[in-house]
Amino acid sequence: MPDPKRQKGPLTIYDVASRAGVSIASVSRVLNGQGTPRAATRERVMQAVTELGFVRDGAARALSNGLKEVVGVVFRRGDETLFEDEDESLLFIDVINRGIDVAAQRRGFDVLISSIGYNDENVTPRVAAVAGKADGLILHDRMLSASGLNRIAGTVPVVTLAGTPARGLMNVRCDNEAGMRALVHHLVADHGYGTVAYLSGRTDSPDNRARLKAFEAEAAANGAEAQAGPEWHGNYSAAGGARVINALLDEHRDLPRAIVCANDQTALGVMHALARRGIMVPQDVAVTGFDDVPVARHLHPPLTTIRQPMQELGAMAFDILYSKISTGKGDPDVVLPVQLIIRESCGCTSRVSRTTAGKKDSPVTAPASSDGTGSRVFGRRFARTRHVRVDGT
Amino acid sequence: MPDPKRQKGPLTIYDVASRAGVSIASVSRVLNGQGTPRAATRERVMQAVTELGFVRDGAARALSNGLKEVVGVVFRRGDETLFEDEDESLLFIDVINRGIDVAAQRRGFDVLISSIGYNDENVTPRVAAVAGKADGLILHDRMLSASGLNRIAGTVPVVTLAGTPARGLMNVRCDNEAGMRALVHHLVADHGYGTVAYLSGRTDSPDNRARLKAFEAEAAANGAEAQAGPEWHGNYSAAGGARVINALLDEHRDLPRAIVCANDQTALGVMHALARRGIMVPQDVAVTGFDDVPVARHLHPPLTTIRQPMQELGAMAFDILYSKISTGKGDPDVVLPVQLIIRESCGCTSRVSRTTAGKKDSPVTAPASSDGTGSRVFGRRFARTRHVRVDGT
DNA sequence: CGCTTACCGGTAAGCGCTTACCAAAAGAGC
DNA sequence: GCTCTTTTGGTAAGCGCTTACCGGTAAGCG
Repeated sequence: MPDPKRQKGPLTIYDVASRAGVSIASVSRVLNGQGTPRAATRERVMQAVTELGFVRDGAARALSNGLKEVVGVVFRRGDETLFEDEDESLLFIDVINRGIDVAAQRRGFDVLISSIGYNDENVTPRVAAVAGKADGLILHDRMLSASGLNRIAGTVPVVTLAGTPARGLMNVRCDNEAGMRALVHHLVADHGYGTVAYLSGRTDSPDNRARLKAFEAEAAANGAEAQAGPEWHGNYSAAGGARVINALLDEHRDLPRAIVCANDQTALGVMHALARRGIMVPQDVAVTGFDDVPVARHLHPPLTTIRQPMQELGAMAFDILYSKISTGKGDPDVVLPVQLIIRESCGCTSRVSRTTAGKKDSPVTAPASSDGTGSRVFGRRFARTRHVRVDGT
Repeated sequence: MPDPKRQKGPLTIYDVASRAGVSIASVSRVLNGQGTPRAATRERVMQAVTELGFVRDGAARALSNGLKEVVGVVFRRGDETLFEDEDESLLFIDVINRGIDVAAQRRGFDVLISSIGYNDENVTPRVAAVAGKADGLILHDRMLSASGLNRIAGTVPVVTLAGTPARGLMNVRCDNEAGMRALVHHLVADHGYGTVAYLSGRTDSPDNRARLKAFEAEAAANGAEAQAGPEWHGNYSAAGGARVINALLDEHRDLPRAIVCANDQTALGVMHALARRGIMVPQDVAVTGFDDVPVARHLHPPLTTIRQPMQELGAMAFDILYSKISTGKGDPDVVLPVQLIIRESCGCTSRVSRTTAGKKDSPVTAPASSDGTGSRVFGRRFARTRHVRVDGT
């Protein structure tokens, strides 16, 4: 309970010191655990702190210590239709951010979030403003041009997510290639589907390019016909997926036997559009996703997809950033393994017991791709081989 | 591109000044738009800034200005099983945070996020740490005891979300009462269901209590049998909803004609559990949600629910906080109106055209409850009367 | 060319905290 | 009671930036 008769201005350690009858040096020592203050001194300081409701000013601490204990995270918002249903895409980013946050907590850091609209022009100043308030930066997706990136990276350490490794920066990504290969292999080799299409994400996204490349390579390797022309260009959103399907059907085009979507959001829109037209999944067309967002398992049919360790991605990004901040060294290129999650939308039958909540979802580890770049693969906990696990729901 | 031959330490305005051949005062004037620097001066300063890749230190600015341009947001994470599928609940909070972020951007503020685990003990110090790094705080849910809240509120302005208004604090919430009334009225009066149950959220949540109370009142007012005993206690999660249904069915209990869930997550789990047991929604049992999370429309059947203007909730929270920070005055109790979204899970038939993406979802404005507390209702944009709107997907 | 009006440079104080320093005081041990 | 060891108080500098002040210099004008 704050003392009613306290002065007007904000509290400082001087107020605490005089209240406790000690010097500011002692207050600081107690608060920072430096030196070995006597128990009695500590007591009096702590009591004064609680009585006054004192909170140290972070800016002053940061200035004095040269450490803000803040990491900045910058990403792009869906689009500029601010308050419309902007449903899409936010799941993915938020899960990663949650991972960053959890890892940051462990080090006493907090996370400074800043989103930027897709049509926003002055990106660099905005990122710079965040950089000035943080000890390091984590950048989602492609936020900046290479030159803008370099400018910022000269100021604070920067980790990019799902980008391409660049000199002077650090990057964390998931093993898109291995995941896509495992997925296509399952569809073509296991199910025997002869035609597969890739419904793309935004075409300028590095993730999308990597997935497309692996898709085509694996389809070719297994002798399946691969479709991925401009008519299959989505944008990572459910609306984009639905639009592609509706356009194809409106033109009375034959659909391929399986549609590999660039992400789960897209698959969601695709399945919705197909259902409206009375096309059965997976009987008529199989559909797969990529990401394994939480709702993927709740769709009908439950979505076969690639699970990316999104929380771990965020946590790893923070950890290497922290390492860079505190020691000056940080791993410049980390690749995390992904997992094939077989549910029902690919054509597999459910292993769900009908009477009790129980076994479901078959995770299959995608073998890490050796891409010859010397990237390291972390996270053995994701390296489980084909077995059944208990589902949380 | 950073100059290679720059000194070791971080750049300061002194470096910029000497590079541009002007004084630090001029640099500061240019950077802050104070005074009226000559065009030539501005040019040279800006050029030096970009050449050097200079970024002003936020901590020093904050210390000098007494303004950090940061708002803190604190909330609780699902639970401490950090890297397990923590699916649930994160949607809701993240949408609100997005609203905060968007509103903050408009004022040049950034958002400092800090989550706290449910089993975390020392909450107050954690919140205090965030408070020290921010100009104001937005607290989700019930984060602190009244005394802890007061202690923090003595330091920085605080806005609580969906809590109960308290003196000295500001609060923003949605009109739970009106929403629940509209929902129950629709089920009982429009559909004629004689038995309805309320599958609760966490029982200590103010939102949950408000919804329960309105549920019982409206059911009674319309002569329906209301069930809401301990066997109907959920916890806002899909798993919780499924657990309740499974337990009831395992005991061979008759289900009510309609199940009103405390939130969409719960409804999701309920529908999933019912589907497993072969119970048809809405033919056998109607199910409704609360929140209108993005995926609600993609469920089968699409979920009838109450839309809370979650982004606006966040934006409003920021706006009153900003007002308090900058002017010292802020509205202490804001109530936002909600909207009944009729889809199919209540038993209504879809108005969806089968051949084109198009009209869907009937929003019906819930009349704002006059609760006699003098609270004001904002947001006329939600006050649309019954009509059909185009769905985004 | 002399005058008024910009604008600018240099300087200094101060934001709240940390930390080093040293002298002074309090405790411990005999 | 007298050393010998902690622990403390007072002081000061400094983190990087903003801003006020004011004498000086450059531009604008008649």
